[in-house]
Amino acid sequence: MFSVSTRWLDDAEMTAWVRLAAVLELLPGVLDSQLRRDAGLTHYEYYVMAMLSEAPKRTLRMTALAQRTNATLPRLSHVVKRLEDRGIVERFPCPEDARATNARLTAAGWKKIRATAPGHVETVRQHVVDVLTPEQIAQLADITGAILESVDPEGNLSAVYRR
Amino acid sequence: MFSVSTRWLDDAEMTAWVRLAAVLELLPGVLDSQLRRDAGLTHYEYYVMAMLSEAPKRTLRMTALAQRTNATLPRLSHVVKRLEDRGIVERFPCPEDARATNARLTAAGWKKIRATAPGHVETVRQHVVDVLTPEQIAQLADITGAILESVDPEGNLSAVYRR
DNA sequence: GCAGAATAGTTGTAGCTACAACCATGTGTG
DNA sequence: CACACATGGTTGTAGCTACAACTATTCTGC
Repeated sequence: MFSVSTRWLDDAEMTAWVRLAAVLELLPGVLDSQLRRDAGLTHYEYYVMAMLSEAPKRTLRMTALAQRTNATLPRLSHVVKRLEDRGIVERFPCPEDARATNARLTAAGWKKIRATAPGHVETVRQHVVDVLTPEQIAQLADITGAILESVDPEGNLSAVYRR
Repeated sequence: MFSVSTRWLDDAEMTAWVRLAAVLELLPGVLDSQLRRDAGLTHYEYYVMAMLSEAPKRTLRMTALAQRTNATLPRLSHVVKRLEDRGIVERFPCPEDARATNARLTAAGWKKIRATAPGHVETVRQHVVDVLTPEQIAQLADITGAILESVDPEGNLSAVYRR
């Protein structure tokens, strides 16, 4: 905090950081627009659906879902309520723990994400995967892995990205 | 859109993408918290100040500032109004074009960003730069450069990241 | 077996962003 | 030189997220 001298970034570091910051700023918007336009979904809503679709019985407890999607519980609660109103997910009390609520992808929700996924993957290809060489794909996995270790030390999202 | 078969991601591609998505999700929050806690600033507000501080006379037209910070004009207008209320920037009509408005960093704003920058750089070091090797820094610059070419084809942000 | 703490969720509210509507100035064309 | 159109910016509003407050179960120690 009160360090005498700041270790400023050198040219190479600055270039990498500024570009990463630009990606951080632009890429989410691109993904969001595509999903909103083609499916009427937020990127976050899509992620909620994706996490549910991969879970056993397409069901997860709210807490687990919040962790996997890196959201606070209030945020998830609001989002799930809206998805419920649209018939995409349904909520029911957890049999094992009366405090808990389960969220389950409905048949309509499952159908919707199956219809939406190809376009989303195509967008990811177009802007990320297909503009990189196989070596760069591997490098990117290592680099983001290192960043995640420092940004997510408790491994809250590790269930998602550790493969 | 109606492609017969989707080109799904293979394992290596999926790993890289999922991790990048996690970084996209987590890193902005980390940067935002540090700035909010230590300086009472949004990451976006910080970026507005940073762009102004690097401009000649610490002054930019609203449109130029919006482009450099990748914001819509309405968003910038609201943010600048709040920064103006806090004495961090000031607005005045552009002499050359009566339609335009200039935003200038005040002395207090300049002082504030100089005080804030070291902590911000330290955070960037801690979570990005210092967890990577010099080779990885170079790789990251290339990778993000390639992504930006596809995500920002008109080069709206290129004034910022092209170095 | 019961008081206190921890856990799981929901609801209310304030603040920020996107979108649309709007006003004012500048530019081009006949 | 007048009209249409483009450009630069502000304001209003709806929707989403963060934070705080609250309720309802479950666990823990004595």
